[in-house]
Amino acid sequence: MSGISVLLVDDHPVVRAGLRAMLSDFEGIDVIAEAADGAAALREVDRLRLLGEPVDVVLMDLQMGAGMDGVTATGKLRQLNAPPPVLILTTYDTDADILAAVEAGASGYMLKDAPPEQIRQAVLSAAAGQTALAPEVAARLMGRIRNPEPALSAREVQLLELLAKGMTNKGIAKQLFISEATVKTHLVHIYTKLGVDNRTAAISVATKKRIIRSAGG
Amino acid sequence: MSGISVLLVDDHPVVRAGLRAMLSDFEGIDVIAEAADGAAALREVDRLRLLGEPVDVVLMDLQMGAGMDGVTATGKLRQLNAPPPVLILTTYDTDADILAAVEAGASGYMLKDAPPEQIRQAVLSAAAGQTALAPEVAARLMGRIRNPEPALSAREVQLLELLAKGMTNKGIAKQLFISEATVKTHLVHIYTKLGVDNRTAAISVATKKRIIRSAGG
DNA sequence: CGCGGAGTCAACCAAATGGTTGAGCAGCGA
DNA sequence: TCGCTGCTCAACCATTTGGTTGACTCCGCG
Repeated sequence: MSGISVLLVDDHPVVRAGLRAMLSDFEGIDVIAEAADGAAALREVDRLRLLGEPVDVVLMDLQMGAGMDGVTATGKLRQLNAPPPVLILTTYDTDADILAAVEAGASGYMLKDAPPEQIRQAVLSAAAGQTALAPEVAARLMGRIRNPEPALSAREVQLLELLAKGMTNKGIAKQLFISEATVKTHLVHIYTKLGVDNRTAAISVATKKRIIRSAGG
Repeated sequence: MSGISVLLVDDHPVVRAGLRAMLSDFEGIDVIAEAADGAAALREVDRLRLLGEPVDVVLMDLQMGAGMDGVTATGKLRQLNAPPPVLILTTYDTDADILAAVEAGASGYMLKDAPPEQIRQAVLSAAAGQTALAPEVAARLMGRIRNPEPALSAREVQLLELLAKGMTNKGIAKQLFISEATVKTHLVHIYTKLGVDNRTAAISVATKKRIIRSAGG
């Protein structure tokens, strides 16, 4: 009752158990429920509200094997009224992941290899309505702002991701509900910003700069 | 003393805590040490032997952020005399990962999203000197034997690597001292074997199958 | 020795991609 | 309100890539 109530969302039982064990060591933080994917998370938030035990913070993974992914779930959660803050806890710190999460309305972004104390602080911040970024993530965002060179727009990063999956211009156009012409326009901008002149080189540079994740993960 | 002594090797504190919590629920299994990467694992095994508390089973992740990766560590462990069985516990079940682990001498391969009971059984099997494969992994191996994929030749892999760097056919031709025509011939073979029809998709698939390393490394 | 696979190359055509110019629209901050 | 930026689209052309066919060499294996 007195503590911050947390809902864990991760498809790995091992990770859920780890977070539960880790957070249970801290005063004032109570893990009151778990969910294995985004859809289950939405159900849990709903169920707990009806029980009069609303969730204070949702701790959410991004990559969710089979079910609804973390970004989608975050977006849907934020559409509730008085939505709980969503703290992303994931493995990767690429621009694509970070931007997508922030855009969806996440109030924090932490990495799984973070020390327990850092995760605790992030949960407290989120519960207090503040944002909490892992130092690595914060550094990336700062660099993004400071750096006059790259600064790809969110839309461009989105295209880059589809590019890296091996999709053709036509496929990308269809997927994003825009014309091939627009896809080409975006690509030209991407090439210019990355200093390359074809799609494979763009993928290579973007992967190296951790703007996107490689296919392997 | 009565239980099976386990060494956890994983670079994520969260996962180590989860495994520790999960395994501590089981009778007869004792987590006696942890390591954050392969090199630390080797040191731990050594140290515990000197203390007269040898490790019965090593529970090892494959992807280890910075330090020595799991395959390498497994190989080195197997070179000890009376080596402890190594049970791989990882996120991905790609052919390349599985084959590399088995080749390195792992005595089991489990996935992190496995239910606790399955992990327990695997630890017991490994301790008893038997092999333990997750059902998904076993299925993959069976399928592979029944339906072997055409292997890429060394030359084709070499091309693939240059492809992934973003080079054009002309550039690749120059680099390898062959004609563009030859490059195209190789590419067609690569596409056929990978089941794709353009270079970016080839890179995507090859990265996913770990035939090549992604640019990010 | 002959067979087959791997690697090399050429010629040709279809399709995708790259590059350029120009332009309309929405949102945002000065 | 104006100007800027980002997103959208079109038309056009050059270049690259994809796909096919056929052919030559080298090399290991039965």
